[in-house]
Amino acid sequence: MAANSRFAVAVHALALIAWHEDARHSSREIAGSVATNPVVIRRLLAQLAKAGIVESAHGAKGGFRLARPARDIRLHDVYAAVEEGGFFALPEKGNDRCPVACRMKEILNGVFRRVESKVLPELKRTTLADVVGRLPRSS
Amino acid sequence: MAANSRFAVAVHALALIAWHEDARHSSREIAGSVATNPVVIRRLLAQLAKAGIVESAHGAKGGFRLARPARDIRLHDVYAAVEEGGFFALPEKGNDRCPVACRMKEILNGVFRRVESKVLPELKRTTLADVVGRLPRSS
DNA sequence: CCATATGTAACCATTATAGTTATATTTATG
DNA sequence: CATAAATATAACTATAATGGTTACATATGG
Repeated sequence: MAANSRFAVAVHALALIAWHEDARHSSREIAGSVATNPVVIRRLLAQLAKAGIVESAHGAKGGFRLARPARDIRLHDVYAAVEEGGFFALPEKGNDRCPVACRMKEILNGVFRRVESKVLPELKRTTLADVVGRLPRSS
Repeated sequence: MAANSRFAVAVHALALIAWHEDARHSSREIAGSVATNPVVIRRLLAQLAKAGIVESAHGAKGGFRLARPARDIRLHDVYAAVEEGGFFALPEKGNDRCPVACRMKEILNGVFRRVESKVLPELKRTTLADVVGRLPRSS
């Protein structure tokens, strides 16, 4: 699969779980929809569980379900849970003896902060319920 | 260096060029400031040249300079020139026989489009001149 | 002619991610 | 209690993107 589809896969998995909010869903079932391996799903959902977005249960009839209503799960929560850094990479080295390089890190940080300040509200405004609302009825 | 610092390095290189807008700048000089290899700079600036942002000259006294004033180079132009895709990865496969998977691509596309519609104006508003304006005077 | 550039191909190293296999553990149920 | 079904997780491989390096063809000013 393409690199860095973690956020997309996480939303897909959560949408599938929320689609039948009552039942538990196994990693095998979710992997079947996403077309990947169950371990990949478990790894991803482990991060979402750590963030309090889903709950898991061992054993027969186990699986995953939402830890709270879909209406209360913002895409921003999901993004923060599965993607480490921001939208841009900063980690420039730079030559400390160059007056331009010395300031670039700070300048770029400012640019990136301003961009993210536009992105985050949009991801906070959209919830998992909004996503599920665009799916066909679940039966 | 960190993965995907292309945009940051491109802005750094352009700022250095714009700092002394009159002279040409060699990939060796720019690489010295960014702390990387000249070939990496030439590869990146080749993309910016293709986008009409810089011009290059072969031979002695050759090197790079801006193709137009820094005021007219928007960070969005730079981003578009050096970063292929958008901010998120989409390319999910998905099981075609799952009604959720079938809709996810379209739904995620909508989410991503809305997020980008917030980001792009910010990157269009900021120019290379704004970046250079935060550097110390060039002599 | 020669020093100094870019343009680019070719290759290696590194890193991140996905995919896979295997195993320990947990749990519902007959 | 035995069994089937599930998560948790470690360990490994595969793949892809990126950066770094070397090498060489080409162009140009002096």
